[in-house]
Amino acid sequence: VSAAAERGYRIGEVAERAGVTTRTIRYYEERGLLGTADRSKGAHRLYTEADIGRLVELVRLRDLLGLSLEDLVDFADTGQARAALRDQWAESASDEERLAIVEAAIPLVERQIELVNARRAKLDEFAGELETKLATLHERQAELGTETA
Amino acid sequence: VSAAAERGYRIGEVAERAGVTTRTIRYYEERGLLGTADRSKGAHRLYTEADIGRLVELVRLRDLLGLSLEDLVDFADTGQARAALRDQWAESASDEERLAIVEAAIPLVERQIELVNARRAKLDEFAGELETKLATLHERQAELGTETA
DNA sequence: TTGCTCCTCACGTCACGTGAGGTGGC
DNA sequence: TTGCTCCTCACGTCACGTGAGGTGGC
Repeated sequence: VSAAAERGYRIGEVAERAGVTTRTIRYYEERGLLGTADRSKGAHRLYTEADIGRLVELVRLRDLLGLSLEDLVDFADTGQARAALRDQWAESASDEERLAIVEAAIPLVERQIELVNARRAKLDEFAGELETKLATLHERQAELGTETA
Repeated sequence: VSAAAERGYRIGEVAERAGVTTRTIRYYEERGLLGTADRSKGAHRLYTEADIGRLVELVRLRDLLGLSLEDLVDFADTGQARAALRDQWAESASDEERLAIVEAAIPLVERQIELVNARRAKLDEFAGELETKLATLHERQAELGTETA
């Protein structure tokens, strides 16, 4: 962790690490998905490791599950809960507060798992059909090849 | 197969069966992904079963793999080759032509399989991480629960 | 003939992309 | 001080959504 990291990551580095553009980050902030990054007005945005983790998670849900930004807002609560978990775990929270955070996060993670599994089932089905198609094509190739050869 | 099916399917039925809107179908036609449906100018579009199969395939590639319409154009050749396969197999083609169609389709199907498998690998990884997260949350819940109970 | 579905513009929207012109930080 | 990266508009684009007003087919 460099001295720069101590002050926070700049938007360009965050974008690169998350595999998005700076425009995307600013747009997500605009839409309330990332929260206003730490900064004095008009100055450069600065991000923490937790912010990056949150963004990476959003991008994954977007790309792998095809969720809209509106959909992501729902799951953003998970990220927020877990960001709070990471950031404030050792700090101000009481055990009751910590338990509440954990118990709020569990059903959201479970929902994510269900969505991912539904996607996997569809992809498995698609993969199976493609393999069948390929086998059929190879059969026909063999038939025609022997006839014309 | 009804009498209506003999004359061809209308755009509304095609849209419903493919899980898209009529606007999407017209837009794909506009962008050259579906070919101009059989019809006299300005009249109603009519589609065949092969047209529907092709559209369903495009929608799947779009939704499950997140491909842009520009990406889909590349794979559209696959669909065209296989549509030709289905439509013209018993008709005018010679064995040489049939073999050429089959051998052109094979590498495209193989590319689709690769893309689907890459997606599956990413989803599997994501699923694994989510399960780990859930397990961690359950552990913390147990720790905090016993302390506060 | 009456509905229902279809037709073609054409403007709106979502999720950014892409400069234009200007300012901040190592 | 010089670059490089950042900043805020603001218009453009992709993939459609959504009416407006009109016509075709069972």
